[in-house]
Amino acid sequence: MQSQKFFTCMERRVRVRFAPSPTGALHIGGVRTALYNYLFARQHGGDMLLRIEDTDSTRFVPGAEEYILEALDWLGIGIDEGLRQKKGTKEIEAVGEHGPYRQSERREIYHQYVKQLLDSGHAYIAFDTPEELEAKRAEIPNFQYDARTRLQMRNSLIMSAEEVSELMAKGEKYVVRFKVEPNEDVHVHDLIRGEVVINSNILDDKVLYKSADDLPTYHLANIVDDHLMEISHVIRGEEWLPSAPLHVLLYRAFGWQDTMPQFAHLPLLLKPDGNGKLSKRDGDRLGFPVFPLEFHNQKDGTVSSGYRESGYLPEAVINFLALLGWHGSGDQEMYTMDELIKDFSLDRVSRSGAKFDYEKGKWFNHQYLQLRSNEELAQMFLPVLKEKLASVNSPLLSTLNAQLSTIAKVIGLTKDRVNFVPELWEQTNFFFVAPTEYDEKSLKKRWKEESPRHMQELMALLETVSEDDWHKSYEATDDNGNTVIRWHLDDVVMPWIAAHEYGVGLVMNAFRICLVGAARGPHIWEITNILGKEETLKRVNDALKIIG
RNA sequence: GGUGCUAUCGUCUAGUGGCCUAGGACAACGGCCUCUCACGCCGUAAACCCCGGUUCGAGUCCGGGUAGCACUACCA
Repeated sequence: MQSQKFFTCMERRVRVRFAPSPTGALHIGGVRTALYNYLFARQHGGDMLLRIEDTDSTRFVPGAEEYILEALDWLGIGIDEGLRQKKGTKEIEAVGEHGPYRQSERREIYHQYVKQLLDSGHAYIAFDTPEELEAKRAEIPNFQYDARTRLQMRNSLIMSAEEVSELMAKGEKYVVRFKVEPNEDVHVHDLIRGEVVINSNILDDKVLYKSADDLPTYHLANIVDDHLMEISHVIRGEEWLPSAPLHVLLYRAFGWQDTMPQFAHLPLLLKPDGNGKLSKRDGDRLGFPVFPLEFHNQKDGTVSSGYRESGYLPEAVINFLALLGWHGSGDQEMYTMDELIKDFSLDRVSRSGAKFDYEKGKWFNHQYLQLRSNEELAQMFLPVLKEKLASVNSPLLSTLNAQLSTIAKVIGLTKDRVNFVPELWEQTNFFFVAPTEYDEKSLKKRWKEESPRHMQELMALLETVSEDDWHKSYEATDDNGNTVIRWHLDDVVMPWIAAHEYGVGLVMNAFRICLVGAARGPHIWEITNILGKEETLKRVNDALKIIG
């Protein structure tokens, strides 16, 4: 067992976390990070935590937290500890012994650790205002607040204790900065990239805490929480790799190096065209969602499209995302969540960024759509259908719920040609609404001079078929010995065509145009079967009047 | 500018020194099936960033270039 082997070498329970900021909709790259964390946790029988990192009060967006939890729930990424949706509801619950799980609710906890760092001399208080820092940066190219410059700044390193407490008593805003010791090679062992070494000279004295809003910054809160929550592995995006040495230094300053989590930095999701990180704008520009669910941003009033609303199935999104930057142990491409959990391994995560290939996502959705039952798809299609029928004032609208089995049947005939549920409309509309226009291209190619006469004769012939026989079909064997469905109408129409030497293609395509309005769609007898005798004959009649 | 990471078909990737005449999937193209459009099936085209080195042998190891990306905030 892989998990056993893992435990014997680590001797530590696997606990991972997904820790998003509630600054807007959850980006699809974030979803992948959450997924990999989840897969890793499940594979090792460990815990998946969800923590909200809301230490930047200015960037908070209402509804973002609910959005994140709903998105994970929709995708089937389960949360064991921390914040999650109460089963079957949208209500948020906090579970676990390590709470609170919102950083804004952990202020007192951080106070204690800020003090520890101050007391041990690993941090100091700085009074430089944002304006002063800006001026400094303008004045000195590549200015960095570090060992070389900190003694020229306004901080507790150069002030007396009285001076510092006086300023603080006056209510002057300050920050606490981490005191990075210069010229030390910091080693970070990354599970995906191996050993990464960075010299501490390039690190600046990062702000750990700001008195203005009485909150820590990401770096401090992250390390404290991961430690307190007993996180064993930090699996996060590659954008964090440059600050990983700082985090290592923080663990050391706290004296927590023995229980420091292992790091794994995931490659980034890149734009499909050109270069750079995938962004919200790319989705708008190229016409595909970059968010799991549609999001109405209450802060700036924007609406972003989502995978769910675009007709994606969650299992398709999961499968697609899983394979963007990771590959299985073999050539398998279709993976259920359980199979992913079994086969997942950090060893097989790529090191280079992956361009977001939307076309492949469509293909995955097509595959999973075929796996869903017609009845299920009918339920999903119903809202789309209602909207479409309402727009043409169809009398069918009122009886739609009663027609569910027919809708399912229609979907069964057409689902193999769509990638998304809403596309079903273009493939099935003629079942619900009789054509009023006839596709020009089809007419030019398939509607010949003799077609009206053929249709007249065909109508007369079909008129003789009983209502019962109209819908009859049976199994037959074709020339190659395969079992095929043969319709009663075949036995009526084919001999007639043969006797008059009209040509099967000519007659059938003209017939199809009358029923569908174009040269497309499923097998013709499947169509007549669903339309019924009366509607079929009516459509031919109407067509003759219009295109005659 | 500095630091780090990365580098195989258009895209996602397999490849851990000889199984590589570089494999799979998406997309593209062609064919088959067929009353149509699709689906499906079969097939075609398509890549080791460059230069050195190590080695009997390099896509694979090493060095140097080059390119791309990320980071460089009192944002995460």
